[in-house]
Amino acid sequence: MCRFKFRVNVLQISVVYGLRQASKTEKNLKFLLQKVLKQSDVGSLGRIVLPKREAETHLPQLESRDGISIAMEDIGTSRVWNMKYRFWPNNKSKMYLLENTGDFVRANGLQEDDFIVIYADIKCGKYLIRGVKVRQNGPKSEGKKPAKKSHRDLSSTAASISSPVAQAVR
DNA sequence: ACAACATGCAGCGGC
DNA sequence: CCGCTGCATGTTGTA
Repeated sequence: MCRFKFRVNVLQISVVYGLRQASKTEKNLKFLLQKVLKQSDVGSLGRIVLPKREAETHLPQLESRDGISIAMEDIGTSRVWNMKYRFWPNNKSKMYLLENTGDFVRANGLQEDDFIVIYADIKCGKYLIRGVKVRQNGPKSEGKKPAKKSHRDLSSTAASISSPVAQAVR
């Protein structure tokens, strides 16, 4: 039961944002996971490494390393990308990844240090993905969220939303 | 010491 | 020959 660590950071603000938006549209979005993108995630490989624990907890169980195909609706553009969720064997463990992410990354102009958030639409049983840019000094600040790369200095704020998943699930 | 993960890179297939 | 696929290896953070 101690499997949940309180990995609190500012990026979770996006969860609240997502839920508000969900209320407005009467769609129920459940936060699944997020990933700060590395160079290898936004490069030409077109694949994004997903955090293991969150993936195993919130995404479908994978029977084989070939994984499954997942339709991901881009929250920003409403476009739907057909991605693949799979894993690789790695040491005695597994590495989880999302493939065919190249178009999504390019369409959103995502770069290193930007991040993605993945939600599940409870109502439709769909998956949704959102790319969030974190430009602090880009040519044009296109950041959708004012979230900056802070450390863990929002403990008090975070405390009030300490369990976004629990809130999302009700 | 161990687990997660960012990236290197070999092998293979398409051009 | 070049790019992609799939794993291996090095690095970094956690216990």
